[in-house]
Amino acid sequence: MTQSSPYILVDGSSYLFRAYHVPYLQALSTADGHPTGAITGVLNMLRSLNKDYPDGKVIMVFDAKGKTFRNDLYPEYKANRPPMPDDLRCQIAPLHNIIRAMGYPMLVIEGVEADDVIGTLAEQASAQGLETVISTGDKDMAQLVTEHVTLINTMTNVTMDVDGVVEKFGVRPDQIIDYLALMGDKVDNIPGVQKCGPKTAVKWLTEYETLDGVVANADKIKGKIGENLRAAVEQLPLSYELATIKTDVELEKNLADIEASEPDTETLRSLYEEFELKRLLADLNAGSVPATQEDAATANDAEELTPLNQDIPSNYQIIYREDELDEWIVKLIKSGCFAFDTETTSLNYMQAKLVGLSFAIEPGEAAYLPIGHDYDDAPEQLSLELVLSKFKPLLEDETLLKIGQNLKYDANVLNNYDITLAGIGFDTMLESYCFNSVATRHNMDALAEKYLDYKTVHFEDIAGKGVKQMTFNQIDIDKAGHYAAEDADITLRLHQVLWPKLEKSEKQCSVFTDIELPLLPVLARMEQHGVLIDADLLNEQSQYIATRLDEIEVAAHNIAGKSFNLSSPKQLQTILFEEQQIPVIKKTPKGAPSTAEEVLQELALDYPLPKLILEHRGLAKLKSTYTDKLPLMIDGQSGRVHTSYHQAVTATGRLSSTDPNLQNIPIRSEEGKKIRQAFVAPDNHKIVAIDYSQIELRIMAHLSNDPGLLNAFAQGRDIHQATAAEIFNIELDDVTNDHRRSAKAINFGLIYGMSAFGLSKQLGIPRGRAQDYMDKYFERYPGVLTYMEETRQLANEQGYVETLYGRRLFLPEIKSRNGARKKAAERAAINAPMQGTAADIIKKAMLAVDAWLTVENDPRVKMTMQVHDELIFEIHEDIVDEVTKKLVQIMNDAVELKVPLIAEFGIGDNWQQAH
DNA sequence: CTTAATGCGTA
DNA sequence: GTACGCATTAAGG
Repeated sequence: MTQSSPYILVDGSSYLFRAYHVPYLQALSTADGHPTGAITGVLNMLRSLNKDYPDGKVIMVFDAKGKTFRNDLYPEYKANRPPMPDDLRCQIAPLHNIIRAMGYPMLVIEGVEADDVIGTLAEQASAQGLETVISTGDKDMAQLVTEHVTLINTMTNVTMDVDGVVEKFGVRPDQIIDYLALMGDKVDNIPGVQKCGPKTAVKWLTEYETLDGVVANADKIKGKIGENLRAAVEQLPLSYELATIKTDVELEKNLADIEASEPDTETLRSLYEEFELKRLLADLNAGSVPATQEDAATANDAEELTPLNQDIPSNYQIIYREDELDEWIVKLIKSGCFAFDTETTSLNYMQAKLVGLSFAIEPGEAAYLPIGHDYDDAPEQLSLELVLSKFKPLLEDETLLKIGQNLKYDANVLNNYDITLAGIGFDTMLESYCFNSVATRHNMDALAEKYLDYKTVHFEDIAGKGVKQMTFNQIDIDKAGHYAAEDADITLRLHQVLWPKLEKSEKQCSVFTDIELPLLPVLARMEQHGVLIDADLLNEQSQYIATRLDEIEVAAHNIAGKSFNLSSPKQLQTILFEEQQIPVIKKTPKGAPSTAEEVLQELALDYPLPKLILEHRGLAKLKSTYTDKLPLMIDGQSGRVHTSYHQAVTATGRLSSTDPNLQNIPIRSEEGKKIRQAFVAPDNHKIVAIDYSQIELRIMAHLSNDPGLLNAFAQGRDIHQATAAEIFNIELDDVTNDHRRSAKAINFGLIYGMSAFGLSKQLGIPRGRAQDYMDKYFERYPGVLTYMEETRQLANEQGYVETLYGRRLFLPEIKSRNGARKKAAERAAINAPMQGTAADIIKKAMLAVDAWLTVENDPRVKMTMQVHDELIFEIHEDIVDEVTKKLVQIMNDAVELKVPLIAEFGIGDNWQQAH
């Protein structure tokens, strides 16, 4: 945020042309046929700009009719341009009228172009040291960028400062005119050097700085292109002049005298009515709501989006007849790429029955194909068999791209009908996640609100909620049809907004294209295959725990002298701290005496009751979460447990797992291990678990480039032992278990962005000692310290950090004035590149493993689970050794780091043994 | 019936 | 001190 409000100079003409060419805006017109797409586009852009810069002083600038000084310089200027189409021309006057009625100052100066007026105003602002933002879709304006002048393309929300210009064009803003002159411009008919494109222009300017420099050295340039340059020398000054935006246009008013006026709501209302601008009319009637500071803050994270998709008529069709279906199938095939969605009876993909399909090929052009609505007097629908037989080829066609929202679900459902979804082209959930993993939840309703400013029909709106909620097959087809068609429609529109955003960043795009999207079918296969659970073993364990819990309860009640609920912290407080008069060690944030684990641990040394409570808590949790629950989650059909892996949940890029969560199965306690024993291999198979050893520390070594750390890993040392030797300044062989434990705590702590305070607590040592350890660590591994400081700084500067592969994690709290929150965000900034890179790596490994499995096509090997740094397989015992060896190799070679990547394996009859 | 707070399982 | 999901209780409607 700049201190005084910036001037926002809007290149209205460039937006007008761009909006006119946006396909889905071209459909817009009033009922009597007056086109309004370009008007809508420009006004939407303006609305978004206002939201981004609530304090900005907006000045609208348009080209005037007729010739300009450039035509005097060069009669051929823009001679190749076709005349303005009538359906655009007729939108100009209404747009001007609306903008005037809105109260914006508007400049239309004859004899010069909008660019020149903007250049002049920007120059005036800069002279006064005022900030200026130029809103334009025209890249030529890059020549105006300075320390005080930035560009924003409000249609794509890309901003550009001096560094941005260098990044985008490869030359500085002050070289842009030279750059444009060299290249010339076909559309504007500006001559340049034949065959000189951006690459050549940048090359020359990098070497010779300016156009004059290039011309002076023209003799040195070899080949045909050198000849072309020499042939153009005469012309180049003219090209330069034509490409130069004026900054000294004579204006009637000075910048300071240009002021906005009050909106003329009556005129606006009549104009909005005349041109049927319903959304603006609604805004007007609601009283315009100023954008909040919070909105502005998120907008500045360079991730807020421009809703251009509003006010689009939607034409939703419900397909009942075979000829209608055939027509749609032709349309879908011709489209080459369509949005699609399934409607089913359940969120559980194993149990879900298909109720209908929906598609969209253009925004607003969508259809719903009902097949399984079975309420009383439901209209007759096409049969499932007919529909699937016609759709199977389309859905399995690699070359026919599908756009979906969470396509993994649809793929899983279709799999139940023997359809293997292929041509998974885009998934809007993953697009949103790769673009910004923390901005919203990535469900369709949230995305539509955020990115399209559109409120969708929610499932609850048509199905009801709570126990009375209907399943989709019970819902009235008309209602269901609108909902379903909208789903496909909105998915398509979201894709049209999100994809261009994602494409702006090559790295983010690559995370989507090379990691997340290909991982989708891999996860789908793992989910479908499921894991085998020994229910009898778990039930047995449940019984045992139940008995033990009863014993504990009786004992606890005896000590307390009364009956109470052991799992109620509140009742426990009363018993422990009031009735038993046990001293209060720690209080909860709200001031109540804490009964947290660590408190009870300490009290357990002196009192019997806390010890019982601890055991009770542990066992009760184990029983309810795992031993009772897991057997209930076995699918009746497959006899296995099918989790859901969520690909768009975590901020860092990890997967998460639910229903059940297979990523938090106990491992440490004895009782916990029993649960892993229940994850068994099928007959004649083994469970193989392969996990990455110290992956996050290895990544820290890679990212920090610290020689000591790199060396320790290169030599295959026990990293905690090596660290201990360094910190305590002793020989490797003299490292005791205690030393190693301390070093391990430091190593882990560093990954979490820990402070000396945290370390002291972890190790139970004084703060000063902890600080000494850390100082010593950083002294021995200075690269790590530098890396941490740089990461922190980077996070502060750009508001996000990146993984090795370009996954981006935004940290909105990094700008918080609340010290604690800011600190927490900084710790997250330290952790995210390491945790996130580890997530990227195992995802890449899963892709490599899956690729190999696909080639082998051997049903005796299945990848069944992922637990962050570990992959679990079921492998037939005949081939288990060789396959495991191969899998370890694939995981080791999944990526190349500056340190070796080591995967370790275990083989057993169950998951516990395999560890 | 939903939500927040607490506690605890994993990497 | 990072990142999650789930069970439970208690409070709000």
